[in-house]
Amino acid sequence: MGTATIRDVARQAKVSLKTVSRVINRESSVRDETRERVLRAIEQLDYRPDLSARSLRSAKAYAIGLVYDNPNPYYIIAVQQGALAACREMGFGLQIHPCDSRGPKLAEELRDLVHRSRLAGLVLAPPMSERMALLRELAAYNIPLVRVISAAEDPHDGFPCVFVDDRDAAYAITAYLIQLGHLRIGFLWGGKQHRSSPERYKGYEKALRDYGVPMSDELVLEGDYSFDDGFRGARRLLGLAEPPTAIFGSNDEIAAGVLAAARAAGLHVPYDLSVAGFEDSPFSRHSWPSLTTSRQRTELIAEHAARLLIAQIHGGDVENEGFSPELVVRGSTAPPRPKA
Amino acid sequence: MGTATIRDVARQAKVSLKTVSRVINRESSVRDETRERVLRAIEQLDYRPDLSARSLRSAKAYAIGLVYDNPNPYYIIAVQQGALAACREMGFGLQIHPCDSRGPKLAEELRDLVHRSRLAGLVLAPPMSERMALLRELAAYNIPLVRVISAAEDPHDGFPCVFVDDRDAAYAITAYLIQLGHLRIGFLWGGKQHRSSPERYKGYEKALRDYGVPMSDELVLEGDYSFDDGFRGARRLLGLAEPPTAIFGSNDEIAAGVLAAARAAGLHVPYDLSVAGFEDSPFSRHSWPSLTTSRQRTELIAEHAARLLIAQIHGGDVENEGFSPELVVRGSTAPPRPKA
DNA sequence: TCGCAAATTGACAACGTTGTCAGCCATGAC
DNA sequence: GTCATGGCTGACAACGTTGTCAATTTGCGA
Repeated sequence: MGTATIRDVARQAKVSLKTVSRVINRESSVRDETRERVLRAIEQLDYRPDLSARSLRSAKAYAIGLVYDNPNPYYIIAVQQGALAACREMGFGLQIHPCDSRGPKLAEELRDLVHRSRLAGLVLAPPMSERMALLRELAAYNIPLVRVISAAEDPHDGFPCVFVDDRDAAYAITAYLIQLGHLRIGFLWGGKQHRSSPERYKGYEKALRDYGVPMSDELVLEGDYSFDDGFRGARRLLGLAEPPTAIFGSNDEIAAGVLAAARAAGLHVPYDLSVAGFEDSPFSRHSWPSLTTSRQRTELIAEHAARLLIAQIHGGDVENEGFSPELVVRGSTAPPRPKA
Repeated sequence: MGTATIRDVARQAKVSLKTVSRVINRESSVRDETRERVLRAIEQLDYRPDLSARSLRSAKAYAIGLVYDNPNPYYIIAVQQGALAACREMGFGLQIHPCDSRGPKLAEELRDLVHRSRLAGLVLAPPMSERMALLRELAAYNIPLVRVISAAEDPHDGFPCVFVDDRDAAYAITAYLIQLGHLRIGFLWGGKQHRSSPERYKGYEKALRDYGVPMSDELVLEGDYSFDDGFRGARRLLGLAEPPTAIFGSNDEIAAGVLAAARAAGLHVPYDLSVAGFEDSPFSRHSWPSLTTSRQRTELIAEHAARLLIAQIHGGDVENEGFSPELVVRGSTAPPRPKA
């Protein structure tokens, strides 16, 4: 039993190829009775249209690409799930494309991908989504794209996007720590190549300013979105003459490193030190104590991005949209221990 | 600049379409000088063959599918990376397909996927890879497949596979705990729908028997590959009249739950309780203390599976291959505290 | 009943590639 | 000089689908 083609369906339903095509593509102007017959034939033969032939002929594409370079499995899986949900709903395929965001020929690489695999467009995850030069190159190639980016507001830069207000979320976490009574709050940066890093820092900074908490350069350390940098950073902060009573790590992995460093230093979290993360990864629930963090609806965001891309391809009007993360309070934060 | 087709290349190189095709496909019987000319034209026009047209015409496929239903992001990402590495090397595409392993129409779903997207075959991750009924259905549809499975030895059941010796690895972990001096070792099962679970249990059991350590039913609890079941299971074990001095969780997530339960019970790991996991996920490095576990080269295994599948499609002889995990000793295990 | 527009249907070409097969040319043996 | 050989090349059809456009049918008012 070779797989059935549109030809077999046409023969069985006693109509022309084109009519079957019309039924499949839900074009109007097919008589109900004819449509019924064709649908029955499709059912009987278990026919499915061939995507290759379809996109070859129609010059439309039935798949989109998901481009990322992010070492965080939780994030990636969530993005994939979200994008897939949108794709399945719209009858699209999804082609994943992990890549090196610092590769010199990234634009060409992506163009080849789109061309060879006949992709209708790309969803770009950070940090690719924030490289204006790359975006311009892709636009020059006429590749439709939607970005997932970190921004306090709609960037209005002409490239459609779904944006996440990292700044606001970081503000909320910092404000929460201040309200608990913390006055010396350490901040550990994420990777500089991610726009979310400065955004999160700005939120931290603004909260301190708004609440009149003195800033201190020694409490802010640069680093990467990694456990190791969290560990190292925390060790340095805890070694200060006047160490912080709370540390805000720019993501959960950093915060995990902070937890480890605190334990290594014999400190009891949250009583000797409060720790906050960012992301609400499963780790933040499974660590001990579980982490106060900021929940990003990554899956929803990615789904929305994919939906936006498909709408754009279909020629619809595309409205950027913002998502605000939400504070999640767990066991790793508490009021500071009163000074002896 | 519309993307170049084989036609443009032919014109530029002043040869026929077919000759260009020959050059692209590395067929012999093209004069060196002609080949040069064609290659130059390809270079100049930046031509890339269109995969849709190619697979449409040649009835060969240039992509494979990766089928999984596994809630563990670390595992999935590793599998994806491995499969992608093989695909890129061989000029194949990869289509990911997360699905519900208990879905009633899974075989039909996968057949449609293969058919619609013209996939050359499927790599099946656990637990799909262990459902004989599913395998037989797919075979009846003539879908080439390679499985990643848990087995102590080549299953010789006619379905090609890459197998991982979970039993042996669990034996190694248990033996290590026994050598440290533990005589009461708790065991927390993973999900029954995964064949790796009984395999790991068998390794545990065999080690106890070989070393003459008495078995005890109360030390063995069923559950799922989850943090919560690890937490609950550990709480029950620690509440026994004679609690275990070590607990072996069937994966790192379970072990993470055990760590949390131990901490909640005021126990100090590893001095009051040794904990071992399985998988060497990043969590096992980042927890405190870091976990003794078993390293599976998931990425390599998946890469090998994809390579095997592609070789099979090309008609090559296919040899199953086994991978042995490796014991990784970290801070969560120590000799038991001497009885007071 | 006829005429005409609208609704419905079908014939055919085309998308970009590769398989088939035939043709050309140089070579070397007779 | 003829003929077979083998290396190289090209013309053409075909893969399964949809776009174009023309043909046919239907519905309906006159």
